[in-house]
Amino acid sequence: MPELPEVEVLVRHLAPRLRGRTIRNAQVHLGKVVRPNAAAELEQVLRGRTFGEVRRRAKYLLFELEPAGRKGEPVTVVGHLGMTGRMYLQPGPAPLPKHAAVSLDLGDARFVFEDVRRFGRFHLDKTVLDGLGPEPLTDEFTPEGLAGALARSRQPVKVKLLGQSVVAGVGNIYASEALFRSGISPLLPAGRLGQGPCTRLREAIREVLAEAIECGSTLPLDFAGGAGGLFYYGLASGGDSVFYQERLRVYDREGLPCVNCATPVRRCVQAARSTFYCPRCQPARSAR
DNA sequence: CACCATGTTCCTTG
DNA sequence: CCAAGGAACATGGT
Repeated sequence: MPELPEVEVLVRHLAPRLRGRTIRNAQVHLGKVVRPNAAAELEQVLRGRTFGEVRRRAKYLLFELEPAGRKGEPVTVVGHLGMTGRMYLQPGPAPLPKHAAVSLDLGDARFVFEDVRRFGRFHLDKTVLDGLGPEPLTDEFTPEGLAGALARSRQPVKVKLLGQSVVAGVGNIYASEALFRSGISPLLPAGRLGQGPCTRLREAIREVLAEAIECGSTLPLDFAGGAGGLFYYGLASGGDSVFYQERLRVYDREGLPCVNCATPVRRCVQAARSTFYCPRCQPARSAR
């Protein structure tokens, strides 16, 4: 369920529910997700700790945990949902889901991280945050900075955006959406974007992400339920799909008319990921 | 069986 | 050292 907006909405949901609660017991069910740290070690470090702030950086969730006793330092658990991860609180007696990766006993409730595809993470290694670019919704993300980061790259601009070093948190869906809104071809070499297009692209990235967060925040969420597909095409149900269709203008619309000019939307593959774009609204020669 | 899927990391090559 | 390309990871849906 990732991409920055989904993670942001999840963090806002979890932060007030976790703050101040103590971990009575921690269990790692899928050792792979804790990576550099042994499962037993993580379980031991977490036991007895109390949740402090829960924050987001790019698509990562950061859980600050106060030490159990008076001695010891706070630690930060770095979580990532990968492609299919979910995190939520469930009533204590509820059964663990089939693909539970980590569960934390909080007394009258349980924090669960489940992940069918096991691409997600839950560990103490903060080095994964090292190469990340600026947060797109802060003032650190400037038009000039974006232009500078794209300059001298011959990689297609869409591939460059997915790299996380130019700007953090833009995933496959919103990369296509932002390029569409700014009228820039995803195939264009990044270094060929002038300051004008970079400024438009920055605005579009911020708009697309902010709208998605807004959308998610205004809907009742049920992270403990079965179908938490709030943000995803084909998974949205009932009233959700109305929001969804209005928000995504090109993603997964291959062959359907462009919402601006009715030209059929095209799909191509870049860096082994699907890209969607309108060949007319996003001309390959949009250098200026 | 084939192909597709919201993401990151590691390895190779230039 | 860096940029870029591709495979790998693992499972489920259509």
